[in-house]
Amino acid sequence: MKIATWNVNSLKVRLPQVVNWIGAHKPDVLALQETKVTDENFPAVEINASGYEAAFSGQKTYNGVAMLTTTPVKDVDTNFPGLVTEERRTIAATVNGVRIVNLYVVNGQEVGSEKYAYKLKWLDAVADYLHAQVEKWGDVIVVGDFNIAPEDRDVHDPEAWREQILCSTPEREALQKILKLGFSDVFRKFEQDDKSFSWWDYRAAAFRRNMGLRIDLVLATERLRDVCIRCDIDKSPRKNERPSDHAPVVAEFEV
DNA sequence: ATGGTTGTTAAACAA
Repeated sequence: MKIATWNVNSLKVRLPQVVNWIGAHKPDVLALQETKVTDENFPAVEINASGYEAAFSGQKTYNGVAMLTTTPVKDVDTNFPGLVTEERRTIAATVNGVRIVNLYVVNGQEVGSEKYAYKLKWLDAVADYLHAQVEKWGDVIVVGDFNIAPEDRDVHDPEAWREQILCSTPEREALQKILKLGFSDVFRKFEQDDKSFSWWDYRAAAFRRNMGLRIDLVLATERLRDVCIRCDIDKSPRKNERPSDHAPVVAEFEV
């Protein structure tokens, strides 16, 4: 089972790239973030024409998440307890018997800001939800744009980013709290190139200079971690014309 | 370089 996650930064703009990518890579599940499209305007026809079904939770202008799958989803959650908000940042579903949670974590803007405090509170509520999901389903995969670089090796210039947004200790501790529920960052199960990143700012030719962060993650509970046979970042879509600022992350599980 | 770019939506906000 191949599961991918990709922050597309507008599904409307990126739809041709998404269709092309699923045609080439044929994931069983593609989790999307920042679709920025209402459910009414979701491009289901084009997705279906590619052989995929779609479950989605969107809004106008901001946020929006979706799961594209080759088989029907069951038990879809879009409103997590403790996260009662208009923001469409979460969707969970069961695919082929595997529970998958897709997150678009709050960015937080700047350490110390109101949005930063909200990010930490939001992550706490997500941890509670994930704890309940593990209790309920046993094995769980969590994917998404975490907007947190877990460690310094996930940052192109750790000193420049020291205690900055996406890298601060409280954010990393919030991620650790989630990992302690029994999750592993499956990317680190495998040997990886140094300076492997999943997001590069549009500005300052950051991609060309590989000035990136690894903030898009695939987490799995122990049994699923054990059957994970690869996890890679596909940098190629970041080279497209009008690219998303994020690259897809792909993990394959023998289930 | 206290900058730079992209997306949405109509001058500013979010990332």
